[in-house]
Amino acid sequence: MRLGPIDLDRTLGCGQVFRWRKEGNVWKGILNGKELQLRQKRGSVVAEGGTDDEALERYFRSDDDLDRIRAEISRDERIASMVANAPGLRLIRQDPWECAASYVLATNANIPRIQKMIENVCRTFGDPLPGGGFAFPRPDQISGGNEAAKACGLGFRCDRFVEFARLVDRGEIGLETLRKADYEECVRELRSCPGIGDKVADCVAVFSLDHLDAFPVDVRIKKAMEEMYGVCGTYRSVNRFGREYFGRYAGYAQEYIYYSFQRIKRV
DNA sequence: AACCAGGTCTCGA
DNA sequence: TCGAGACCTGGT
Repeated sequence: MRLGPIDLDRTLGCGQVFRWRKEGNVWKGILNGKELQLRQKRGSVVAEGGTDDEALERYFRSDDDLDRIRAEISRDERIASMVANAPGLRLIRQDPWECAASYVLATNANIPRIQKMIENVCRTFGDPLPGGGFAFPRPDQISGGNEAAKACGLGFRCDRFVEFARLVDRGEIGLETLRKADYEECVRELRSCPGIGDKVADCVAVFSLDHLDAFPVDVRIKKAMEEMYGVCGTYRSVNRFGREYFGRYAGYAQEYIYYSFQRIKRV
């Protein structure tokens, strides 16, 4: 199995996925409904658990030529230094449904709270797993659970979350088919779903549907883009600049910027 | 104790 | 198409 180059701490801890936890030097998570433990082994990863190598390679996008991508998005010294300072940071290929549902919950909340909401949802609706964890629930497990969802602390996201699950359950949106669509069509379709606007659509596109040219703009990226390039304004204007400036791997650029700004305190 | 968080929705101009 | 407000809740 070839998973390198990869840095587990950066890749799993940068905020693109919400369910992985680090205990000691072991990352614990769930992949394809199976509990899994990952350890950093130099530039690569050692896995324990019932998941096949093929699934791991797919999940960690081992088909991406990271060196090439890092070189290609290093359009100026500023982004180049961010790339240089975060070796092994990779995008992850998430499950589209889990990704979309998670980011519907991620609106206007901080990461610790997002993680809590998602765990509540998994405990409430998901299948219990042998190791004591819970799988991320399928749409049909959520679609009838309005009352149960209200006990998950989702706030105003609750109705959107359940409505979105129903939409997917009824087959009115085919997430997987959007993988083959172009970026514009992909985000247009996603945006027609309850709880999914510009930002979430871009996240789902880049984190789960292989649209690496998507460029999600959240408040942190918005600040970063203004500081780095003097770009501000509407979502569409910042998004368009990022896509044009960084090109086909704009999504990777976005993640390196997001990661680089995570610990910076504004003075 | 305020302020803010990987935004979306609605409405009016 | 754009800007302004409202919006649950809990971290920091």
